[in-house]
Amino acid sequence: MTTQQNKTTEQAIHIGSSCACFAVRKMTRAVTQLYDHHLSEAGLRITQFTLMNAISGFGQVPVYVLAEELVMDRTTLTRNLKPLIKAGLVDSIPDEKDARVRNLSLTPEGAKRLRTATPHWERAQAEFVEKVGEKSWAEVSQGISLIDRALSNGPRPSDRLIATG
Amino acid sequence: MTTQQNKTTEQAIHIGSSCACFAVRKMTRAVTQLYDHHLSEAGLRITQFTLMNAISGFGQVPVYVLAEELVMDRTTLTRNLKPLIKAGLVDSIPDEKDARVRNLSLTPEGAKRLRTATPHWERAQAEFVEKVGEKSWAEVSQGISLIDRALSNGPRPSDRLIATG
DNA sequence: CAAATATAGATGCATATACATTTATTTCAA
DNA sequence: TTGAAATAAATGTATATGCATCTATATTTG
Repeated sequence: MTTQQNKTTEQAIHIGSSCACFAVRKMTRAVTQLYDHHLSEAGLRITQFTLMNAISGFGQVPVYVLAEELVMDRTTLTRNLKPLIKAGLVDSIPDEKDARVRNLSLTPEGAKRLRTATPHWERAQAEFVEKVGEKSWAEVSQGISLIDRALSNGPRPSDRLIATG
Repeated sequence: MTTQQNKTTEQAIHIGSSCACFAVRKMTRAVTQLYDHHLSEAGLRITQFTLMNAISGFGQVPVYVLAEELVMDRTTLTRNLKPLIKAGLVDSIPDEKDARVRNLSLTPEGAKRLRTATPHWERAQAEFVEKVGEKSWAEVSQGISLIDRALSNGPRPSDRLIATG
């Protein structure tokens, strides 16, 4: 049994160091914390900043479109929106044409908060790029795009826009 | 105000496509789903598989050591262990020397489940590497290691081991 | 047009994540 | 040796994530 036990242990260690999912999750924890620490000064998390920034970019956008754009489960998006709506930063208004749809937009207070938070995001991004190195990040960033394309089941809306242009 | 509005919108779009944290979080969602879909056949999630695999590698390990090893907040680890302990896959035994410490180990059932799940992990990993490309993943993997080192506040235990050898 | 199907959003459930704090214990220093 | 400081784990609180399912509405089909 000793041999069997040793083999199992070695296999375990091997998986730990090679598992792609563990690697990306671990990295994401570290990156998220860096951004969250900066944005906490503005009372937002990076996930919330991302959401508000995307909504701001659209001006007005249905939940399902935003979910597609962010490659996020619709139900996840619904939940993530809840604290922002409750805090009065985001409005969720029923669509006039389609009663199933709700359109999201920033409230004036939401737009203000986004402006206040942006310098903190910039500092987080700057610290990240400074620590990792601009060149290294550019390479990893390309790799991430590649992974996104490899794992998605078809072109995203944004990709279509680019492909069309 | 129209000019101001347009400027804000363009800035919003720019942040969305360049934010390192959004990029890594989006990728992690996709990768996690791939692994989770495979491992669901064994009744585990990739996070649980990772935990059990690490515990198996140690044989017996205190919570705080495992947290360091996985670069995970101790409280996060405590919570993630709860369903595994409840399911009888992991044992949490008080240390004999230090009453504050709890040592984790796989139960026989846990070891069995880990063995059952491993082929599913292998299929997930194989599908990932096949889709992304072995060479591309090797490059991204190096980049991830680089980011880990850049964001950590010092060498991890495993790094020390390698550096010593 | 009415029934079947599809879509948008919300909810129930379960887990993942981390900060602030609490509790128990150990270590260290006066 | 005792009292302060440090450490390990757990808990309170809040958000992040996604599957299965439900409800309401819209679209398609017979």
